[in-house]
Amino acid sequence: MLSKKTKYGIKALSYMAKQPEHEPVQTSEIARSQNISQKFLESILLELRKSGFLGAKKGKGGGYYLIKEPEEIKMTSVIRVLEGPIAMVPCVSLNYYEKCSDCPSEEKCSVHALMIQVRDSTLKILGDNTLADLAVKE
Amino acid sequence: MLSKKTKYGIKALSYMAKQPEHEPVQTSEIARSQNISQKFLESILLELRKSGFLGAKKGKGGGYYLIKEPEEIKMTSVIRVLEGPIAMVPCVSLNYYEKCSDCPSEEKCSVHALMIQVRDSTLKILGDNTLADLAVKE
DNA sequence: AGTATAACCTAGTAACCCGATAGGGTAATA
DNA sequence: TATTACCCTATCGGGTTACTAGGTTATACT
Repeated sequence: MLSKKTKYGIKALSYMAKQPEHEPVQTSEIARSQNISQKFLESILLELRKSGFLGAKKGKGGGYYLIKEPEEIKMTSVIRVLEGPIAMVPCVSLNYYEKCSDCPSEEKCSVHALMIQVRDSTLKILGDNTLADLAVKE
Repeated sequence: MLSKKTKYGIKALSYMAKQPEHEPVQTSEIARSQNISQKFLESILLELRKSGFLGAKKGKGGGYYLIKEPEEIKMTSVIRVLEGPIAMVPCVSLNYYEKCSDCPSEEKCSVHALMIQVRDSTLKILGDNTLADLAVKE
């Protein structure tokens, strides 16, 4: 299940991608238009800035803005930052791998093989979609 | 993320699928061989029995056994029972649908469209795999 | 200079879920 | 009749989630 945090983050990024000329957008404006708690959104956008997706400008007329072009932002990278692993099981995660405490052998694990298939198909979808693909919606 | 419950459940089902002639297997045996807490496993197998996947036989030589053929058990149905929704967001779930409290329109939601794609690709994988496919492992 | 604006930072919290454990009850079999 | 193994309830620590409160710092406008 996708957390609200990730969901809100994607929606906010998508909103910003629609702004002409990378103009800064205030947290309050995004919160209002997307029905998100402003304080909660603040912490999410801050995290996205620290991860290199957004730039910020303080003071009047300030706000957050996209640093890169929407076409260059894959959904895999966004989700990995906000949500963490994409895989359904740590033992098949590429970026957050962790060995199972049970399971003597991964090759012989029935769950393992299945979840690799799921991971790959999900990765394909999220890797093919960029922020630009999402932002056409509205 | 897949819960341990689901993971253990699948492993247990997979173990039972390998038994010749649908013979009953004791909870203790599965727990031992798969490194699962026996009491925890008990509750999982109980749930699987109530959902119609397993039958149970009490007394000496008893245990749990598969009711249907492994080829007939799709992984979608197993996961839906143990884990719940397969979709990453309730608003794209087929079996556990729930409207988002934010989001005035689903058609216009950027997350919605993306998650439908993810759901469909996952559903394809999990629908094509049956318990028989998993049980060849080991 | 002064004030409004908006990002930034630090905490904290209520609610919830997960994995596991404990302890016993009940039904079927040898 | 004793044993085996399923069945049920209850609880509990630990962790995460979603969200709130309140203050600080940087920028812009007058």
